[in-house]
Formats: sequence, structure tokens, C-alpha cells
Amino acid sequence: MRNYIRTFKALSDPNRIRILKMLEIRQLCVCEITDLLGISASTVSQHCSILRDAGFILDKKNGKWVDYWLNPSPDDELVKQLLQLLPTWLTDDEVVLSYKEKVAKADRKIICCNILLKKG
Amino acid sequence: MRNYIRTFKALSDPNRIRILKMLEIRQLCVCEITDLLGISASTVSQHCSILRDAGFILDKKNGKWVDYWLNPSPDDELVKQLLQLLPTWLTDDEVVLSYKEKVAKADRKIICCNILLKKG
DNA sequence: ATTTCATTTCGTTAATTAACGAAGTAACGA
DNA sequence: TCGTTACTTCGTTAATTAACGAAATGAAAT
Repeated sequence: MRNYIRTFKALSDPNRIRILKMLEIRQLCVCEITDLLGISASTVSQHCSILRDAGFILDKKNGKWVDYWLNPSPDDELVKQLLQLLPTWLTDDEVVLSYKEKVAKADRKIICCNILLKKG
Repeated sequence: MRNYIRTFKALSDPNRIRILKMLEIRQLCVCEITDLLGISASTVSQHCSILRDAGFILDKKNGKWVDYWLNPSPDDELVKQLLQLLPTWLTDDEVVLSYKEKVAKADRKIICCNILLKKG
């Protein structure tokens, strides 16, 4: 039961669902997600760790970056079921669509490397 | 998005998932659920209204009782997907299994009609 | 009509959660 | 080596949530 609750709670936040939907396009690092969602890096990191702990995504250190991507073969059956449904969700959501479009066009080298500068 | 969050939050509580699993056996009134779960009637009522507002269950006044049962044809596509998966969930959970067994055996006329007395 | 029982609503409390910025860690590059 | 960038962890705060009992509502039975 504990796993079920953790799984559904992981999906009970709009930013976390948006992260999953963006990861349908390609893998992303924390600073890309931070820029796209417009929330703080620490919050994004926290969201990603919740999604990772639930089994929805995997991560790997990649130089300065940490890449996150959808887990292609979750051990957990419930997570597997939900990830199979994910592509059918929010296909008409304007916000999600615009984020996905940005992800498709975005270049990490332009988005990252200067997030703090852009904010100042 | 708002609907998605409401839907997943509805599933993010152990007692609400247990209610859904018990409703797989048959329809139940609030006082039956109250007795089975061992939590207060007001809390059960609140849980049921969350599940109903999300579209998972339907209710109907039936004399003194209000019956709740699984929504056989949810309008919402996500709720429909999740209710289709529900029977595959928690099939090995001891707590859920014991509740379902009790539901199968229980007689409403014995469970209800004297909940307050039993507590005093 | 009045009482009783089932349910809902309301107000409160304790626990959880999402957000932030600051501080700490790790890796790259000048 | 030193500074910069990316990320995580920590502490705090505001908002949400699950629980309860008390009070209100509605229907059934006496």
C-alpha cells in the first residue's frame, strides 16, 4: 500500500506531471526544467527526486549536469501501467503543449550555463 | 490539469484506495465502511465525497443509508483508465484482502443500526 | 410528532507538502 | 588553482490534508 500511495502522490502535482510530459520529448537536465517551468532549481530537484523515488524516471550524472529521463522498464507494475498511459494524458492541455514545443526546440547550451545571470 | 491532480489526489490516501477495493465486492453504505475501516463516520463521508467528486464512485440515497458503488462508466477518460486497472492493484495486500473478505461476509443489518451503541 | 439512526457539514488540530533562498557538494574550464 | 555552473540538501513558511467530535440535516420507525 505504501508504494501505491507514493506512486499516486508523485503524480499529484502539476509541475511533476509537466516534467513527465516534457520527458516524453527527450531527456532533460535540472537547469533546463528549471528554465522551462520557471520555478527554482531546488524545487525542480526535489520534484525530480520524488519522481525518481517513485520509479517514474531515471537519472545519471553527465558532466556538470544530471540528466533525467522516463524509466523505460519500471520494476513496479503500477508505475509501468501509469507510464504506459502517460502519452494519452493532457494531449489538449495548452500549457503542457507549449512546454513540449519549447523542449523540442530548446538547446541545452543556450538554456543552461547562465540561468543565474538571466535571473539577475 | 486541475482534473488530473484531483484524480491522483483522490487515489493518494490508503483509506480511499481501500474503499475502492471494497466496492469491487459490492456497494456499501457509509456506516458499513465506517465499521470496516475503523475510522469515524465523518471521515468516511469526507473520503467518499472526494472519490465521488473525482468521478470514481456514484452514490444514491437509500432510506436511512447512502449507498456508494464504483462508477461503471466514468465520463472522464483518466478515471476510466484507472478504474480499469483497479482490479489488478493490491491483489496481495493482506489488509485489503481481509477487508474484502469481511465485505463479502458482512450483513448490513448487523453492521449498521447500532454503530454508536457499539462504540459507547 | 417525536425519537432514532445515518449521513453531512463545520471547526479544530496535527501532519504533510510545495515553495523559496542559503549553504554545501561536485565537476568543468580558464 | 580558482572561479563558475549545476545540482542537492537544509531550514523556513504558507497552504493543504486527514483526522476527530460536535452540531445540523434528512428519513424511518414508533
